[in-house]
Order: sequence, then structure tokens, then C-alpha cells
Amino acid sequence: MHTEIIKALTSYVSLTQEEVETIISFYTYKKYPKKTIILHAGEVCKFEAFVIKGCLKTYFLDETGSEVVLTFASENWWVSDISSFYEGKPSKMYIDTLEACELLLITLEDKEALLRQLPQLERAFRIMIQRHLSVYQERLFASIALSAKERYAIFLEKYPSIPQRVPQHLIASYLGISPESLSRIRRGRV
Amino acid sequence: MHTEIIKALTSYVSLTQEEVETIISFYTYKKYPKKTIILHAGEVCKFEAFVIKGCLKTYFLDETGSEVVLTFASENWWVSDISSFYEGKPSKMYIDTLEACELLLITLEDKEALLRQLPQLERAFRIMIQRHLSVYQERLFASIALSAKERYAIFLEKYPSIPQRVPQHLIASYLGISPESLSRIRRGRV
DNA sequence: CCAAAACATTGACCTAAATCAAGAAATTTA
DNA sequence: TAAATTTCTTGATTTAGGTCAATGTTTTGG
Repeated sequence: MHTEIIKALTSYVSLTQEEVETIISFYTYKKYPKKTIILHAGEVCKFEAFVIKGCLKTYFLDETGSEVVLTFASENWWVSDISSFYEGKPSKMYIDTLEACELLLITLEDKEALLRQLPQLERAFRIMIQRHLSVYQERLFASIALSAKERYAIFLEKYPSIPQRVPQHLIASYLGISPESLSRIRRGRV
Repeated sequence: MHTEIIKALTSYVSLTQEEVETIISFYTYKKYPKKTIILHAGEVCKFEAFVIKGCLKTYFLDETGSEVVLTFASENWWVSDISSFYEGKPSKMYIDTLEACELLLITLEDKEALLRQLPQLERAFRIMIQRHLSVYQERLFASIALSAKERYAIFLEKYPSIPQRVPQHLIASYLGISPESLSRIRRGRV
């Protein structure tokens, strides 16, 4: 059950069996049914989660109340509102399960205790955040510099399995285009 | 000369005078004239820099060869291509000075040595990267969900001093709009 | 297994912002 | 300080992609 989170962390630091046990002991396994809101805007995000199984979306509501999808998180990804989680401030985003999910969760208190106990993990988490950062950087570039069609092509290349499990209008939202336009792009009618 | 970088780091961890000296000893002070390219796309980024004085832009070139500004970095900000710097891979971006600049630079080797010597800094750097991440997150949301006019208004609120020192067409590029459109937005003719 | 809800497609039309072109200002450099 | 370069503005025109509305299709839950 915990093998994948350990794999994710040991790509950056090496760990003894005892250290692995320690890490595991700090995370809580939890199941959520489909369409569960696990973080509401306005709340402080109390978890950082690793996705064992399932798929989630993180999103904002715009002025007209419609969803703007920021990320999809599926197996072996992390999901949280990092700035709310670490700085204890109310989140502006929502996080929902799109499928039944199994997550490994940690609270801020426990994460800090874990890092005090295994300071070498600081490095692993720092590298993971850096990776997240460059993903956002590339998306921002795409969003500024590329056409809707190009953004969709890149999305398909990077996340070929997401379209099979996520409704198309959410992908449109993620790409910053209307569902109608995405439909037309897919049909080649653009 | 180093007071601001120390202030930036001590907002997250407290340091003794000796530790402060250690940090300072790892950074190299350097001056650059205006319009110097300090990172070329294709090169590996060999520095992480703290801006003491001056202003820089980081940008990509799009398919037609025109600049897409990703960030401006001025006093007390960090500038680097994080993913190239840490992962040793060729950068896709450029970094240029927009004014004469004074920077404090560190190489990856030195940064790792510094972190081995003062592991409590891991925390400070992690928090800084998290902050960067949420800045990108908000910009991505803005870029997907808000109009050019709204994006400009937010930019002015967040960075009121940048327009006084950076050409307007670079701000347009940063916001993902054409220089002509930004000119019209400013004139209220939109 | 059927009804209801959610999702996707298509066409007609609209609009925010891009592009093109020309000139005016401002800044730099010699 | 004059010439050169860079930057900014304005108008005319185009276009990518949005919106609205109707219809078809798939999925879900009772």
C-alpha cells in the first residue's frame, strides 16, 4: 500500500528500512467516494496527500461561479493547496475526487515532526516542489504563447491517460478553453 | 551589502552571527551592465542569484522568435532557472539584465555544501520555493480566467513599481497581451 | 432497466484581442 | 545635440475562440 510513496521519496534520497517504517507511520490511509469535496475554498488545507488510487481535480471558481481547473492529480502524484497548508491561511481553491480515491495524508504538525526526525527528507520534498514549479512555469508559457490547439496537443502528449478518465469539459477548463472549442479542436474542425 | 539576503533567509529560520558569516562566505557578489544576457537558452544555469540592485527579466522565445516574459526580478528577489540549476539540464529560458545589476550568486556545488553545513536552511529555501509556486499558480489562474484588463489591474496592484522601470511592451508580454492592446487598456479605450 | 442528469456536438453569431501599418515620442549613443 | 534606435500610440482590419441555443449521446442512480 505504501510502496509507491516510498518509491517517490527514494528517487531523491536513500532510506533504511527503519526510516521507511518511520515515514509510513506518519501517513494516514484514507478512502473517499467519488465526487467528494476534500477541500473547500475558505477552509485551511489540513493535509498534504499522496494519491495511491483514483483521480482528483483542484480548481478555483471564477467571478461567474464556473470552475477553472488548475490540476488533475492521479496515482503517484501529490495533492494539496501548498500555500494554505504551509502558511495556515484560508485556501482559495477546491479539491474534489473525480473517482473513488485512496490517499495517504499527513498533517502539517506531523510533517514537521517527520522532517525533524528525518531531516534528509527536506531534500526530497524540496526537489518535488521544484518539479511542481517547473510544471507550472511551462503551463504558464503555453497559456501565454500557444494556441488552444497546441495546448491540447501538448496535454495529450504529457498526460495521455487523463482523457480516458476525465470528462472533456474539465480538460477544456484545464486548458483554458470552452468545451465547445475543445470539441471542435478534437474534430479537426479548427 | 549582504543584509537583505540575510533578512530574506531569517524570515524563516533564526541564525547566529557565525551562521550568517558562513552564508555570506558562500555567495559571490557580481555586477553586470545593463542588457547583459546572464543565461542563454541551451546552457545549463550555473547560478541561483539574489538581486541586490537592478532589475532582470526571464523569458522564453516562442515559435516566431519573439520574447515571452515569464518574470521580472528586482531588489530582494531570487533569479535562476530552477529546473536547469538543480537538475543540470539545458535551460529553455533566457535571463537578461534590464538595468545595471548587482547580484549575489551561488553555484549548485556551493549551495549543496552550504546546506550540508547549515541544514536548517533547507527549510528557508523550501518555503521560498513554495511561495514562488503559489505566485505561478495565481498567475496561471489569472491567465486562464481573467481578461487582459483585469490581469493588468492585478499586476499594477502587486507590482506598482515595475511599470516605472520596465518598458511597457515587456509588461504586455508578461501579461500575455500585445503591446498595442496594453496601450489601449491604459488609455481606458477598452 | 429506465428516467434523469451529465456530457458532447454542432451551427450561427459575437467579441476580445491580435495583427498590420503608420506616425509620434522618448531614449540612447556618438 | 543630432541621428539612430527604441518605445508607444492610434486606426483599420482580421481572427481565434467565446457564447448561445438546440440536439444528440452517455452515464448514473433509484
